[in-house]
Amino acid sequence: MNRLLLTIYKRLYTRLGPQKWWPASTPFEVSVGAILTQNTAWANVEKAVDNLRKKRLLSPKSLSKVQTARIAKLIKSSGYYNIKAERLKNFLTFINENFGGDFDKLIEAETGILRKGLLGIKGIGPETADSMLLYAANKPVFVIDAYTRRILLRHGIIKEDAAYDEIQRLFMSNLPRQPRLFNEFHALIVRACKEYCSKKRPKCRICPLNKIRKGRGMGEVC
DNA sequence: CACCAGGCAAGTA
DNA sequence: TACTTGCATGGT
Repeated sequence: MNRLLLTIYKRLYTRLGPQKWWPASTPFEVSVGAILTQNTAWANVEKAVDNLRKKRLLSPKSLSKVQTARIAKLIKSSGYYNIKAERLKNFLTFINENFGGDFDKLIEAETGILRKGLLGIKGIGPETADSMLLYAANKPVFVIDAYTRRILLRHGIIKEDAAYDEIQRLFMSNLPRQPRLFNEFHALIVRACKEYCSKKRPKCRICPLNKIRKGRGMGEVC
């Protein structure tokens, strides 16, 4: 195992290059996007974020003043808009109560404490919390999502029922803990899955990871 | 038309 | 603990 993940990373990076994640201009915008993209196509999230930007609502201070119903309207395109408006509100309350509304303070917080705090917010689960930690706060935390599971599963690296934390440990204990590496690696996994390893292509043979384990059986396709 | 998309919480047994 | 269901838009 040890070297396999790094090998996969190198292969993806060589073929696909840097992905420039997260596609947002501020850490707070990253966090908003992380909530809005839950089980939702990114294109739909962008429209919602653009609506918020037009109204100058991409800051904790401004967004805190807006009623939930109005937020819901603005983020309609991202789906689950009522529930997500509520989740954004919960997140804002967390920032206001714990960091006096100062997002820079949140970013400075210790990783473990911050992660627990985020997970305590209704509507923020492990993937959303870790996305914020890595892509907004630049902490060395690996994000596990459906794409990550799919790619590891197709290469026989994990089992169907592998838990989030289990998969996360796999990455975090077999790679140098560098935010920059985690950032790029996860983005590359998403890119590769979208482009080559979609659900409709359960055994693609053109993926950059084809025959990554250069041997019979597992890993010849993904 | 059906299916999918960078999840999560709440309900049931 | 282990399933199941609701949440909802927009692209393919």
